[in-house]
Amino acid sequence: MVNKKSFNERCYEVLAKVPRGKVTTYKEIAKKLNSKAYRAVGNAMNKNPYCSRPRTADDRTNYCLPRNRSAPIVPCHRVVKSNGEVGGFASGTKKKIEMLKKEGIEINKNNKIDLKKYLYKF
DNA sequence: TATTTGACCAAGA
DNA sequence: ATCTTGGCCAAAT
Repeated sequence: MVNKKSFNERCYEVLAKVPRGKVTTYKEIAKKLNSKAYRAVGNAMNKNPYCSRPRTADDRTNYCLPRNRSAPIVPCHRVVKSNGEVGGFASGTKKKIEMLKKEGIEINKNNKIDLKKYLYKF
């Protein structure tokens, strides 16, 4: 079998490459996977087990997470909408905005991010 | 197997 | 700049 990984897992792998201070979009991730499933990318983020620390023992087993990890493994707060709006977040959009600001990403008066400036190119 | 559910997108009004 | 509409597609139900 060439591709054992689920769509969701592939999303996480792609996202893990986005560095601090940059963002990507749901659509960009889908594109990277040769897919148009941008909505499905959002679903994947909503569930993702990598966001902070593993929630369960199964998370470690299934995804081979390191033991003493407290920093985010996959930066799911760096995924925004294609039109520059911040988009959703499991623990609240507000939280997401705070995290982004902490990384130096500006949010303009229309609650948007300048993608020309901050979008990470794969 | 079939339907529903989204952290979405793009074009139009 | 806002809002609506139809479309998209993997996963969950």
